[in-house]
Amino acid sequence: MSHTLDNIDTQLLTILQKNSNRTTKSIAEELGMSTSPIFERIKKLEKEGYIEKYVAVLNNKKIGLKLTVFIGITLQGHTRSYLEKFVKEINNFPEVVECHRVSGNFDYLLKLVVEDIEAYETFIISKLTLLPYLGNVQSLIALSTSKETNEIDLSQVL
Amino acid sequence: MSHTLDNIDTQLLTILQKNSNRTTKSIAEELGMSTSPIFERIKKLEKEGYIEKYVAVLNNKKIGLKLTVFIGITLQGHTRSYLEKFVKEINNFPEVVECHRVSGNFDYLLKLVVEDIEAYETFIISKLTLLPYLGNVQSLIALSTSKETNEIDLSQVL
DNA sequence: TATTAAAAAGGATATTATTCTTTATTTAAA
DNA sequence: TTTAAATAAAGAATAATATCCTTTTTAATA
Repeated sequence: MSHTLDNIDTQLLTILQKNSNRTTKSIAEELGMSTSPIFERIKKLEKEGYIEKYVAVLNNKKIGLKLTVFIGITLQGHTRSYLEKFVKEINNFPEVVECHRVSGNFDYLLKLVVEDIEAYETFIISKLTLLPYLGNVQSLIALSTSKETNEIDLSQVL
Repeated sequence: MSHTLDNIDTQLLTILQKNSNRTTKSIAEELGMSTSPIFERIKKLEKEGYIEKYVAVLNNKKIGLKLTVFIGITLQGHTRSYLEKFVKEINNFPEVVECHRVSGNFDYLLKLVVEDIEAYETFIISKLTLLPYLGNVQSLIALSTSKETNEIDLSQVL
C-alpha cells in the first residue's frame, strides 16, 4: 500500500488527463511496457482515489452556452446558519459551475456558464438578488478565454 | 445533417458529462433503446464537435495541490502586441489553469492550482511580478469550495 | 549471497465496441 | 390520404479491447 506516486504513475495521470479514451495497449507502447502493469496501475490509481472520475468535456459555445461570468459577492449578515443556506441555494442554480468561499475583497466567488448577456441578467435579477443579506455584487464578464483546462500540473508535486 | 440536438442527444451529453466510462449497453438500457443508435449518436456528437474530448478528473488535494487562487490583474500599457505577449507568458505557467480577459474592474482573471501558500507566493514573486506593465494585482484565495463541476446545464439550451 | 516481495511479461478469456443489414418510423410531397 | 424518401432503430455478427491468471524478472533486505 504505497502512498506515493512514482514516475510512471505521474506519466499515466498526465496522459489520462489529456485523453482518457486511450487504450491500455497504446499507453503501454508509449511507455515501453506491457499492457497488464499499465492496466493494474490505472486500477490502483482509481481505487486509491487519485483518479476521481472520467468525463466528457463538451464544447460550451457549440451547444449554445456562450458566456462565462465571474461574480464576487459580499454578504451583510454573517451568521453561520445563513451562510450554509446561502451556499446551498447558490449551488442549486444550474448556471453556477463553481462556488468558492474566498478571502480578500469578497466572501464568495462564483463562476457561471450561461447562454448570453440576457440569461446572465435574468440570473442576477430573478435568482441572485432575491437572496437576503446580499451585500456588494461585482461581475467580471469573460470577453475571451485564452486558457481553460482541467489538466493539473503534476511536475509541481514530483 | 441536422444541426440541432434532440432530447435523446441532450440526455446522452448529460450522462457522459457525469461518467464517460459507461458502456453503450448500460446507457441504452437506461434510455430504453438498443446499443447501436446510442453508439452512432455518440460518434456523431463527437464528430460534430459537441463532445470535445474525454478526460480523467484527478483529486487535486490527494495529489498534493491543495490551494486554489484567483488573481485579478490590471495592466498599465495596453498596446496590442504587449497584450498578446502577456497572455502567452501567462498561459505557459503550468500553475495557471484558466486565463480570461474580462470586463469590469480588471483586465484579466486567472485561476491557479498550487501546492500551498508558499507555492502561491513563489508564483507571485518569481513569475507574475516579473512581467512588465503590470498594474493592480488582487488575489482571492479559496478557503473552501462548495461547487466545482465540469457539467454544464443543458436544460438551458433546450 | 539467499530470501522475500513487488512489478512486469505474456497468454487466455470474457466483455464490449463496432459494423452491417434489415425493419420501423417519421417527414414531405403528390 | 397515400406514397416515396429519408432518418432512426433493431438485432446479429465480428473485431477489438479489457481483464484475469500464471510465470518470470527485478529489486530490496537480511
